[in-house]
Amino acid sequence: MALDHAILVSLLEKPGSGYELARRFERSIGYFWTATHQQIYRVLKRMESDGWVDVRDVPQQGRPDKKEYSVAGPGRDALSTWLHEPIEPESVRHDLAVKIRGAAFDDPAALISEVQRHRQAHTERLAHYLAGEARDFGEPPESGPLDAERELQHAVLRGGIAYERMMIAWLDDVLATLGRFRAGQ
Amino acid sequence: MALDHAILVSLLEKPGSGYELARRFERSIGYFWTATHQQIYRVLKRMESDGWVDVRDVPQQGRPDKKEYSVAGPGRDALSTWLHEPIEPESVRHDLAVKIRGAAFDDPAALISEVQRHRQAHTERLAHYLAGEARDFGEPPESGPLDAERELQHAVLRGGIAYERMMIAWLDDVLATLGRFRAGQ
DNA sequence: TCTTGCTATGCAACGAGTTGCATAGCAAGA
DNA sequence: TCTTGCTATGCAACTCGTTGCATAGCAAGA
Repeated sequence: MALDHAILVSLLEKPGSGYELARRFERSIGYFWTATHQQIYRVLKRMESDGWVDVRDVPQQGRPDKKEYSVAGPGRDALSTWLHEPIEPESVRHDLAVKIRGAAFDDPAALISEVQRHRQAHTERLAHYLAGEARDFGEPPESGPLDAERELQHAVLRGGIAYERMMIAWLDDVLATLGRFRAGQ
Repeated sequence: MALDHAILVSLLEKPGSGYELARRFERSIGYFWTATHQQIYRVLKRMESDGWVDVRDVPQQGRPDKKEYSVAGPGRDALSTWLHEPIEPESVRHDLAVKIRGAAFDDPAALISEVQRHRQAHTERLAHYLAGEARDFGEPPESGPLDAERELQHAVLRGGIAYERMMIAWLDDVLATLGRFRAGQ
C-alpha cells in the first residue's frame, strides 16, 4: 500500500489539494508512480480520518475552492516506520513482452508498428524528463549545504531517464528481431 | 487483463497444469510477468468455461493427478485479437523510488542497507537470466529456418537482462548519492 | 445565451490482485 | 509412526485499482 506513502512524500515536499496531487502524479511523480484522482481522493479521505493529514479549506478566486492537505505528526510517523521496513524488489509486468512472445503464434511483422508506437512514447517521456532535469537541476545549487530533498529527487529522475534510455535501446533490439521475420520465413 | 493473454501464450509454448504455469511464472515468464497460483487457477477456470482452453485429466504416478490445459480455437482467436489491438505503454510503480524521495524527510543514510539489498537482488536476477541465456540460447540453432518462438523469447530475455543491468547501475548511482549524506550534512 | 474547457471533488460498481486457509496424494527420513 | 516437504487444486475474504458517471464554480468565446 505504497500509494499512501507516495502521497505523504509528495505532501511533505509541498502541501496541496487532491487535484494538485493528481497533476503531480501525471508529471514529476509520474516517473515512479501513477494514480488517478479517484484513488487519491479516497486515500486522502482515509488518511484524514486516521489523523495522518490535516485539511484546510482554501478559498480561491476565479476558480472553485480547494482543500489543502498537509502531513500531520502521525502521518510523518507512519512514513518513517515504512521507510525503515524492508520492501521486496517489485515484480514486473510488461504487456508488451507478452505480445512479443505471443507474436510467434501470430504474425511477428504485424507487431512492428505497435513496437514503434511504444518506442515513440518512450522517446517522448525521455525528452520530457531531460527537459525537467535541465530546468530543475541544470545549474548547481547556491553552494549551500547538501540539499537532501533536491539531490534525492534528482537521483530518482536519473532513474527515470536511465529506464527510458534502456527501453528505447531494447525496443530497437526488438524491432531488429521482428524485422528479420518480415522478409524471411 | 493481460494475465489471460500471458497464460495463453505460455500454454501455446507448452500445454501444462495450473501448478506448472505457476512455476513458469516464477521462472522464465517471471522476467516480464508475475502471478500467484490463485490467480492462475481462477483464470484457467474462467477460460475453460468460456471455451478458450481444453482440459485433459492426466494421471501421474508418484504424485497427484493433474489437469493439463491447452489452448482451444476461441482462445487462439482471443489472443490474436488482443495482439492486433494497441496497448498503452505501461505505467511504472517503484516503491523504492518513493522511499528514496521520502528519505529526504527522514535519515538518508538509513536507506543505504535497503538499497544494497535491492542491488543484491537485482544482481542475482541478472545472474539467473544470464545463466538461462547461456543455457537456452548459447549455441545457434541448427541452421534451419528462422524460429520465431525462439528468437522472440530471446529478445524478451535480453530485455530482462537490460533491465537488471540498468537497475544495478542506477542503484550504484543512488548509493553514491546517499553516501554523500553519511559524512556530510 | 450556449457551449467548451479547466478546476475541483466525489459516488458506485466492477475487476484485478493478495493473503490466509484448507485439502489431498505421495515420498523420504527421523 | 510422525513429521517434513513437494506436488496439485481450490475457497473466501479482503484490498487495491479502474471506469463511468455526477456535480459544481468560473472563464472565454461563438
